[in-house]
Amino acid sequence: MFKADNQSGKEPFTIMMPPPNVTGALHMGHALQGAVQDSIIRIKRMQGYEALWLPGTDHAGIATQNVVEKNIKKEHKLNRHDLGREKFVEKVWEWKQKYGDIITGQYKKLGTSCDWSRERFTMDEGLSKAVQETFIRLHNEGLIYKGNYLVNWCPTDMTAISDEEVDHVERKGQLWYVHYPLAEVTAKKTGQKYITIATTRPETIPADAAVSVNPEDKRYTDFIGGEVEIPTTGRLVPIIADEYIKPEFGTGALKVTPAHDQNDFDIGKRHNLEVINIINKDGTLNDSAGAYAGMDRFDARKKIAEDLEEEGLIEKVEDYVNQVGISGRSGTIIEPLLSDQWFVNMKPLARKAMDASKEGEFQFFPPRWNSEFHRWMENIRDWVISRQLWWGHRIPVWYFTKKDGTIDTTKDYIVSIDQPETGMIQDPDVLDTWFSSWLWPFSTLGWPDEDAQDYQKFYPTSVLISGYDILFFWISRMIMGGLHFTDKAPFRDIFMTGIVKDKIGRKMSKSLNNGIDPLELIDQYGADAVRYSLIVLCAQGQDIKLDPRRFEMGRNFANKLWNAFRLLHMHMDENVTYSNTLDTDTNNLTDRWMISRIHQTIEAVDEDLSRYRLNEALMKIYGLLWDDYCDWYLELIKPEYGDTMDRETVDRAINIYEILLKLLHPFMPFITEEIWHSAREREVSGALIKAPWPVNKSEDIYKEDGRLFITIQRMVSSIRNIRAEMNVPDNLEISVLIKAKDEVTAKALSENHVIFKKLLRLESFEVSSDADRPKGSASAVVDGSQVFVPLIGIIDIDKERGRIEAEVKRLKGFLKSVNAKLQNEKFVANAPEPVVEKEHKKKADTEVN
RNA sequence: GGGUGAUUAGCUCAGUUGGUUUAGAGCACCUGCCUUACAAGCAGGGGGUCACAGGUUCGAGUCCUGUAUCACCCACCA
Repeated sequence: MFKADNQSGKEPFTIMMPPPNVTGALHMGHALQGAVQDSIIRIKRMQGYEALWLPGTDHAGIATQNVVEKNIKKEHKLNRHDLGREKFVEKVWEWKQKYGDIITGQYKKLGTSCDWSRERFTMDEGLSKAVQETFIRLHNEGLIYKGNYLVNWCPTDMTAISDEEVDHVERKGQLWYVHYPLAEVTAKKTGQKYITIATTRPETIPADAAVSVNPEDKRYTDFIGGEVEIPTTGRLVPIIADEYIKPEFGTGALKVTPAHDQNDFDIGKRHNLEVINIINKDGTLNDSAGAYAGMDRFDARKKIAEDLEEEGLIEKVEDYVNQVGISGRSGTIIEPLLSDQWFVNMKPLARKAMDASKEGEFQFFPPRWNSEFHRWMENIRDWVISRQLWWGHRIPVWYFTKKDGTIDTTKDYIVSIDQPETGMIQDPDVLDTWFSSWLWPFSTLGWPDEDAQDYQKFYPTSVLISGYDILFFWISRMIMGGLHFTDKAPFRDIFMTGIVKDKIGRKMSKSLNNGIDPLELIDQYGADAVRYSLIVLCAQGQDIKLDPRRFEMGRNFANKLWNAFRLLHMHMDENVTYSNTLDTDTNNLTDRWMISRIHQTIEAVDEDLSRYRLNEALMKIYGLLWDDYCDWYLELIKPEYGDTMDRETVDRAINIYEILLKLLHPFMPFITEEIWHSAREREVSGALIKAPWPVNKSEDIYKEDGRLFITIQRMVSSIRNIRAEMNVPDNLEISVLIKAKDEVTAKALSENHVIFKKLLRLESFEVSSDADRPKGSASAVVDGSQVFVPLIGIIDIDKERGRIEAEVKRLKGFLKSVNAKLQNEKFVANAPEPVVEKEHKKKADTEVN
């Protein structure tokens, strides 16, 4: 049904679904973005584009590996090492086959019209080929390199992670002030016995390579060049000067630990310091930590602090709150650890992205993200792409081995997809998940085969819809990757949605247990209602604080839509073939008004949609259906008690209704399609999903009639108001006399007296341009005309006086502001003509008495 | 430390390049209605000095500056 044709002559419109993790279940963010994407793709399909919405899933390296590992531990009491790499990866694939469809199945419940025949997975054959190809290309271009650097190491997942995957959180800790005894010569020179440093991480003391002070710091001038003895090991290290040190912090002296801190690593490089690694990959201390070897890093912290205390080396301990990096995945505190990793040099890629952004090759909606993106590109750092995992794309790099089977480090590696020579072994690491995701917009279409028909037809894609939370992980990398590998921005527009939060504004998360399951909502309210509410709530990338009660709005609206159809259906005759197009040539004021309202709305809706203001568009359609069509149009054409609607009326009403169905279909596909087929006999090819989007053909059609009808609406409302305010009994018929502002109006109102009679319980209805106010009547002013309702014997004079006084006060205030404007010469001189004209009209309509 | 967003009715929020009545919606509230499409509804109503202080303009919820509060993002302060 939704299969896109890469051979069609239609202009393509493409959306790539951000691939959810195979491990995942549909959450509110997916539901929101799914609803938005589906609405857009359905609109484009109706507008005649060759619309492709390509779905898929992401292998999600760490996340999936963790889930499967937990699973085999629970079921078989085994860890992945017990199974071995090959067996384990097999298990993950099994798991993927078994559970990978869950989330796509959930997407289907939302009513998403993806092209499931093109569903992709980030580790399927084609995408793997693209990944290997890009690795090799980047390597050949010198943009991928291997290096031994400090990386963010997660001791739980036992892998390096990228800077973007590290979250910074405030943690309470302590700041220990530790005495470092001075070497004899230095002690003599300075007249001091020790130098005091402040540290939050005493467990790294055995890895200290120096103590550093600021060269400008007078307190320590004599210390520079001296030596100091490291507590716990007694090793002697130099006292150096470096401008990085801030004299005002702590004691102004810093312990330098190049192996376990990024800044210290940099200082170490500048001063050629020894790098002493004392922490293992699992977070325990190694043999270089001496007596503390084998202890966990946090136990060691405690123990070393105690030992220092015992030795009398602690001057004081302060409570201290600092930022620590934790793994976004496991929550474990990150350990900066020295290791061999693969990196991508991002600066050249970012350069291209910034240039393309300046050229306007792609646009963010809302636009503020353009500058956010730019800022990010300017500060880009190299990307650690290797992960010490088993689940993912293997790195296409091969090493020569020595006789014992270990890597021969004296020989260079070879970059290749297949084993270049027998005996060579492949790099054990896999690539970061995002290294496949960043190719998603084109790898899914057959790239690197640039002649692939899908790639030719559907690339570059039209719009990307995503939450801003993955702007830096994914979106910016897709832009860089797209520009680098295909020379094109992978999408023209980027619509950033907000993040769905809970009722009180917290992110939905498993740990808080504040998530709302979209499937439960769908069961409770229906998919259309959920979609409706999500889209109405989704305003211009603003976060959504979600109260489940908001879905009642959608449910009630779907209900209204259904009930409106029931009314028409009651009056439809099975034996009659109704026309299939709306004949706009009509003399009936109500029809003319409704037609003009529809065209106004279509115009406004198209405008809103072109800027991704789906919420505005949908609210306008809501008002059109509920307020205009149901509350006025249907009420007016509805026949009296036992009567039936004449054929012509039904014909027109059903045709108007079907325009509303078309406008609503992209947002509420289920109910609209169902009613569409209940309304008439239709072929499958005549499904609403394939119907053409309504076109706003005639600007300002029946504009004057529309205005007249609105005046009548106001008159009806003010008469109803009088009835209510004056407590006129419901069954009492009243008379209405209208003193129209001029002859033309009088004639027009008089011609449409049936509208008044239909909507008001009237005994008599009179209009003239020169009537007198009847005695004992309530009155109202509407658009320059006066409405009188004689209520002798019923009217409460005091109440009516109060009502009128309030009204007069309101009108006078209004008139005053209008007059102020019109008497202001500058206003008349500067304001555009239509604005001044409007003020004149306001004045004319207000001044009656 | 840098940046972004938010602050509008009791609540949750819309409000487009400044100018259709003196700011809207849904929910909640008040009054009257089980009127054969719909009580998940109909009709009527109350409720806001648009966070605060200045400024620009004929005209500011909307643009500018500053302040306050909240939220988020980025950053190497031991």
